[in-house]
Order: sequence, then C-alpha cells, then structure tokens
Amino acid sequence: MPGPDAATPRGAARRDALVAAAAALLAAAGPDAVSHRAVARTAGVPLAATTYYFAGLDDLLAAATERIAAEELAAAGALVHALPRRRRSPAVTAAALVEVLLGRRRDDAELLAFYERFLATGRHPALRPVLRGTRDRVDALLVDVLQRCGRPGADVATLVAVVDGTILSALLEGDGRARERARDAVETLLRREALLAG
Amino acid sequence: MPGPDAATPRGAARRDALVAAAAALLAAAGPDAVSHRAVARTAGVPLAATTYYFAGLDDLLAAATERIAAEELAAAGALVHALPRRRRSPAVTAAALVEVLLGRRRDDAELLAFYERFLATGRHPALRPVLRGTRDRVDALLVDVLQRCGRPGADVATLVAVVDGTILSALLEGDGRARERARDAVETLLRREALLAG
DNA sequence: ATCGAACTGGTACGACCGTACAGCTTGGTT
DNA sequence: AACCAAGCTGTACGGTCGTACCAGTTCGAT
Repeated sequence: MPGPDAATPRGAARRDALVAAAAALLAAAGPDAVSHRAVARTAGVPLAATTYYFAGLDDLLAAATERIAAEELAAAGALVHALPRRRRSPAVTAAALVEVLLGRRRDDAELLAFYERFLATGRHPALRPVLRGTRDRVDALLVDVLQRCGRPGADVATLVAVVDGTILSALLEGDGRARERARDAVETLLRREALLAG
Repeated sequence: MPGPDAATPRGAARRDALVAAAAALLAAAGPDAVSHRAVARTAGVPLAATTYYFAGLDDLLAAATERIAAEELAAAGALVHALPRRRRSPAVTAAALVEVLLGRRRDDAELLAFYERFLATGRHPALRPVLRGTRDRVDALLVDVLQRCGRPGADVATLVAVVDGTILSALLEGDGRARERARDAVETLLRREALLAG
C-alpha cells in the first residue's frame, strides 16, 4: 500500500477530479449511482485510479458527501451573511429558510438525490457523521436566518422537519412543485407562530 | 406469454407466496433487497417462477407494495375504528397519530425501509400511484383520529410532514429513538394548535 | 387416451458490480 | 547512466443482477 494521500501534484489533481465526479453523480442521481466505474468514466480516469486513491467505495462516497457539504455550507453561509437584519414577512422568511436548507436544488430529481443521501446513511455508516455535522451547521445558519428576519422565537427543528416531510410527500406526488410546497408549509407555520407570540 | 394471472389454485398460491416474500423483504430491508433471486429464495420457489408470474421486477415490487399497503390500512383502520370518541391530551393524541401513521414499525431498520419506499417512487414510477393512494387513505384515517380525540381543527398535512421530517432526522441521528421523537414533535405541535384554538 | 394450456424449473446470457494484483511508467537520487 | 521506489493502470476474478429460453410435467377438458 504505497500512498493514497496524493503526494504528487498530479495525484492531488486526480484525487480531486475523482471526488468532484463522485459528488456530481451523487447530487444528480443519488448514492446508488456512485460506482467505481461510473466515477472513473465521469472523471475521465482509468477504473483502477478509483481503488488507488480510495480504500473502498464508502471512502469515495464519504469524500463526495463532504465535498457537497462544504460547497453547500459555503453557499448557505454567504447567503445568510448577506441577509440584512430586518423584520420580514412569513412568506419572505419562509423563502429564505428554504433557500438555505435546500440550496439551489429545484427540480424533483435533485431533491430526490438530496434526501436519498439521508436514508443512505442507514446502509453506509461512514456517511452518518458527515451528514450529521452538516445538518447541525445548517441548523445554526437557520437560527441566524430567523433572527435576521425578526423571528427569534421560532423552533428550527420543527421548521426543518416540516420542510423535509413536505418535500417527501411532494416527491411522492410527483408534480414538480416540491420546493414551493415546502415554502408554503413553512410560511403557514411561521404565521401561526407569530399569532402565538404576538 | 401464457397467463401470469394464476388460473390454477396452485398457481394462485404460488403467486401469493411470491408477493408475501417480496413484501417481507421490502418491509425489512427496503426496495433494493427485492430481487428475483432473493424473493424466490425467501418464498422457497425456483428463480424462474418469479419471471413466470410477474412481467418484471417493477411488477413484483408494485404487488409487494400493494400487499403492505393493504395490511397496513386494515390494521390502521381497525385501530381507528376501536378508538372511542373522547377528548384526549396532546400526548395521547400524538401517540395515536403516530401509531396509525407508522403502524407497528418501531426500530430504525423498519422505519428506514418504510421511508425508502417513498423515495423509491422516484426510480420506480409503478409504485407511485399505490403509495399515493395509501397516503390519501391514511390521511383520511388521521382526520378521523383527530376528530375522535376532540381536535377537529388540526392540520393533518402539517402533522404528517412533521412526523416524516422528524423520523428522517432521527434516522440520521442513529439512536433508536426515531419514533418517540416523532411523537414528541407531534405533541408539541398539537399543544400549540390548542393554544391557538382555545 | 389424447391434446393443449398452465405451470415448473434448470440453465444460460450479458451486464454491472467491488476489488485485487501484476506489471508498466515515471521521476528523482545516487 | 543506473537504479529503485512510488505512481499508475489494464485486466481479471468472483459475485449478483434482470431476464430469456426450453425441455419437462401436470391436469382438466374433450
């Protein structure tokens, strides 16, 4: 076992290309689409490179998950940071929440792949800590969003659960309206919370 | 193509055994565990029987999903029907809701398989109408449950979404407490709705 | 008794999978 | 120039998969 740590610049670039390819597959078609061969083909490298740089498929999957998480956290963080502190309507607040939680995933296929990753945790334990950490950080960002929208009291856990659950049902429904359904559900909940608080 | 409609009693029994085996696999280990070979092995019939009675794997999967849906609806319906009409606390109401929604699935593996079926809809379109119909009927049962618990105003869609979303997060968490977390979340929401209504 | 349809089941094909490994190339050191 | 470890890759092994095929068997209707 020489060194799968990419000691060479070329090696590092290759490893990076593999992770990027795996991340693209994972985001577009879910965990089942991430195979050694598919990743190698997508990255334009020979099959054996995948086993050279990664101990096993789970390692590759974990690296891809981390990559996606990093990108997603960076984007979400920038979004939140750019959000001026000002009281906002339930509708606008809901839209901001969904934006931070789901990123730029809009169509059903992307959202499907997004949630498949969560359930894949059950079959690939290596993914669990990565996704759990990401979730925690996103939750923290959401707390910030609510504060910046003048709604510090709202329960983030419930709001996140409502988004997840609504998307799940909407994916079952099959029209492409999952995201806006989630936004509407959050808006309704926020309106109710406001009634309670006010 | 002779007749996969099981014209003979023995044939019908065999077809039934196959569906039962597929349903068991589906409920225990998710859609990916339902393969021709696994079903045949579980049912104790030769491999070729699976292709004789079912046009393809999707047909088998759809039949298994229907079987599970029928059993689950029967059990949930009996549960609701046996529920006396009387005002109940948020905690008891939440427990009843979760019982009807999740059935007897308690540990994480069963719940994982339960929700994997929903997402499998994205890859196996044949499952969509079956699961959608089941969801609608369960929703109707939940409306009944809420009425029988003296809480007619509660929003079923939101409550279901909260259960689904909470379970999803809890599965990511990985302790075995998914179900009780969902119950707690529903209880909290019911309590809040009661505040609004009262 | 015979015939044809329903049914049975052993087997095979081609595809994809994760992974291992033996041998090639490469680049830096002596 | 010689060398050697590290980097790299073609290829193959053993497995599971969906599906097709076809020679056999059963069995009720004629």
